[in-house]
Amino acid sequence: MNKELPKNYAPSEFEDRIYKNWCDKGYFKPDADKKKPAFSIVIPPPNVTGQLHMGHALDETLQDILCRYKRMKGFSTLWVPGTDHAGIATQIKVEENLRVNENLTRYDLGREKFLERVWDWKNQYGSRIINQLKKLGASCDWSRERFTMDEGCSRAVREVFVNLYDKGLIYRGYRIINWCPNCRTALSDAEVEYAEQPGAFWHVRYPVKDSKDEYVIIATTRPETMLGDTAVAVHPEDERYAHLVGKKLLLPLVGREIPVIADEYVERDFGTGCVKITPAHDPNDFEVGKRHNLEIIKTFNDDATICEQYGGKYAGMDRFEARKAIVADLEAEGYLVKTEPYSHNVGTCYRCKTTVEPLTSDQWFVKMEPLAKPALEVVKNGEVKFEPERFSKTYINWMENCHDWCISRQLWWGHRIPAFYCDACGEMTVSKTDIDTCPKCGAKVRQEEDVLDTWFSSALWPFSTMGWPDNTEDMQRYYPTDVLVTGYDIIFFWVARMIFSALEHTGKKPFSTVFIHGLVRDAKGRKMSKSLGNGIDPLQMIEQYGADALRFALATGNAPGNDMRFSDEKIEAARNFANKLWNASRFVLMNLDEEDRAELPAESALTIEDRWILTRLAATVATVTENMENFELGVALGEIYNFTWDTFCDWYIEMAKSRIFEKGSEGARTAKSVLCYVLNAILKLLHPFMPFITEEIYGALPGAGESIMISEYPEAKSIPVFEAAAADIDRIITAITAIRNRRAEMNVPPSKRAKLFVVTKYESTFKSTAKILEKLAGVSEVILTDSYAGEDAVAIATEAGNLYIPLSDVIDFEKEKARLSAEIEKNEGEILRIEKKLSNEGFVAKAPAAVIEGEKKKLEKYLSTREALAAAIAKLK
RNA sequence: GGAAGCUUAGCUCAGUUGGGAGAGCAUCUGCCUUACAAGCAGAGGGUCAGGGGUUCGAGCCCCUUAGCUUCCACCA
Repeated sequence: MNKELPKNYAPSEFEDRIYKNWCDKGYFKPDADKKKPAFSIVIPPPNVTGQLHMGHALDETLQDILCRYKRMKGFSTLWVPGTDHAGIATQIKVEENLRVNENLTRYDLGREKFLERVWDWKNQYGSRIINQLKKLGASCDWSRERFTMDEGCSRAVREVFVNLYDKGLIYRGYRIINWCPNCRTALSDAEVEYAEQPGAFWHVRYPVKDSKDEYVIIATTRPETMLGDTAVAVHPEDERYAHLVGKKLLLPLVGREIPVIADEYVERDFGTGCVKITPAHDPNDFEVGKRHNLEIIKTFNDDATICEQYGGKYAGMDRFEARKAIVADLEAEGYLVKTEPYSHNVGTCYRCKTTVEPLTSDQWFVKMEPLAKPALEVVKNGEVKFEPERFSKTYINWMENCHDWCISRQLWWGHRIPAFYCDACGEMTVSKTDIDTCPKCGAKVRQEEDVLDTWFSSALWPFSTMGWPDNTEDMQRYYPTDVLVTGYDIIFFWVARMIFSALEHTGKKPFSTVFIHGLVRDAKGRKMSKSLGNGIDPLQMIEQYGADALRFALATGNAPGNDMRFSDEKIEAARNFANKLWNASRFVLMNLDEEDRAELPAESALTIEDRWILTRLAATVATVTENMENFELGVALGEIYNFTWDTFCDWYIEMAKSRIFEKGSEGARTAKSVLCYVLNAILKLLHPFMPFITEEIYGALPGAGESIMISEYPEAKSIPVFEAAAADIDRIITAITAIRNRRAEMNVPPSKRAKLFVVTKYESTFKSTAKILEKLAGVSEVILTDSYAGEDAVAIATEAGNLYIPLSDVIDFEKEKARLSAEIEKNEGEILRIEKKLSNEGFVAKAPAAVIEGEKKKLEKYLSTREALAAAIAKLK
């Protein structure tokens, strides 16, 4: 006997076992066969100490679908897994842990000891998210697992840093940057998030020096920065203040003299038309300051308290305390003119949400302009394609407007910048390897304290994981990679930086396609977040419904690039589908005898319904394949779902029953073979989406290979197609549906039977179909006829006896005629359009011959279709 | 200020060169019919946000109005 499936679909019973088997067999490793085309993806590395959330689950599911599909399609497929050291995020976590458990700060431990702790932490939690990925079914090549701070990646980072430095594309400078006072580090522009916050607009009087009662009024949202004011600016053409330009003002509370300057930056109509200039703490003011050679007075410490040197009585206060105190003093001393409520955008740290403080500081930068140019080019010319296409606009817009990238972070966890300072001679050396002594004077050197932005190493991921800078086999075979799958939220952080880094260092694009997906939101459409407590744990979903159901729920029902809502209903529907497939397979398997095979029987043995299901299967395979190639994964899955549930389960299996139950007959053998064949194809189509259940069922099918993972994807071409027979069954289905409706309307009990007249050319193969109809439509007698003429009728048995329904109710002649006429009309429209096109001299002159040939062929097709339709209408009469 | 997206059934959403308005869930009606009640067979329910245009034909293309969402920039 054949293997039987357990009665209940219980994914937890087999998912782990199957996954382990895949690993043991080495299926996740790319096929070494050099003749096979290559396909590769690198995983967006999750934070090494993170936990799997729905966003990851979606991202990894999509990648796994692509990889499994390509693998079955005969590609030597490599999916490189790995994790990111996630500088700030990880350091914050470890620091927090240190504070809670030992009441220590990282400074208490010192750099070395602290880093030991982080590594401990990484070793303790680093495999957690990897194991969670495995639960999901991810078919990554785990033997190639990487970490952004492992030896190879670190080497790539140094190589890149030194290369860029040598080319003058990395520089160190005293600039205004975004500073997070909580993380105590600089941030790049991309790492600052803006949020509207209520605030106030304070109007403050700045007296003119050597004048009794002349003054200007400036309006500010940040009075605490006035300690660092070094000028007040007005617009050069503002007549109100023209006479003051060049004069001095007395800075209230401080008493320092500051000049009035004229600069185009000032908007005359905004506020009072006078702006206080604080070059140390505002990006625009910094630029103004540069133009006017203003002094930069930095009044904040690293933790955003007021500094000793310029703070006066406010020294040591937190910036918000200081704001209150300064406003109070301004008011007390009569400088405050008025206070207006005002709402404005405030920048916050993307990691800790603390309000970012712009301040001047010595930092390292990457010069963007020369890097951006080629990176724009490859997207504009289509070498790198975004999917959906609209995201290329997002990318281009950012790339065209980005500022230099601040890459230094005042953290300890990360790639330490490979710059070495010699205090003896003042020389700075940038080196790929650690050095102890100054190459110039031989004195001891000290390494730069700062580390690199996490995204600096992530930017190299597609090639650092392949072994770059060495020209490894992986580099040759799998680089550039094919697809990058990620959310639209990190296009700037990551995608953009990978593209320009790859072009600069490898001379090649990092990937051909960027496949963008949206965010997974909760059932109410809110972002899932820890603070809201509305996160849905994918692992719990896997436990409850199975990984396949989770994957199905994530892959279906959403247009690419759009956000999706995740709800219980969605995953339940997915689980129900798995259950349906499970039961259908169970039915097929429980009726099989040992000699049954999944090979198709001879064509002559196929009945009309066999021909129908095969024809439908061929169409499904074609559509699914096309959509898979176009990244329309949800559409592809929808097709498989409909085919499996509606076409296969609800109709074909029901139709096949009458034959199957005639045990041992030729018809039964044929039916079972076709059932197996179609089920086999369904499993393969579905495998990329639902790998576990398909593997489990596949293993029970007769003649199955050792794993569905290494089986061949179905080819539409190899499935026989019988359009005429398929059309007949479609018609019969229409009839059956109509009869069912009629019976329901008339409350006919199931025991009562009806007669049905069926029009078909396939009398001989239709004999068995008559039995189907008995069951499906309560028909007792099927009369075959070859035309619509005569007394065709459907008989419904009622209590009172047989009730005849004209066949026109089932196959509505008028409706049919109308449908055909509409079809003709449509055809004529197309014919008109093409004829117009072909008679257009401009078109004929310009269009390539092939295009014109194609149009002519189309025209012929439409013309012949029109004839056929006209004939069909004539037949109806 | 710039850009993108969304508006289709009660809810959540699909709808791929312009031609049939769809799915899941919910609701209602019948069914334990020997794979499946996580199921089967049916039913109801939509001026495809409003308006205009192109077309033989528009949910889809163009213009426009309104509402919502998001991203970027940022006037202190």
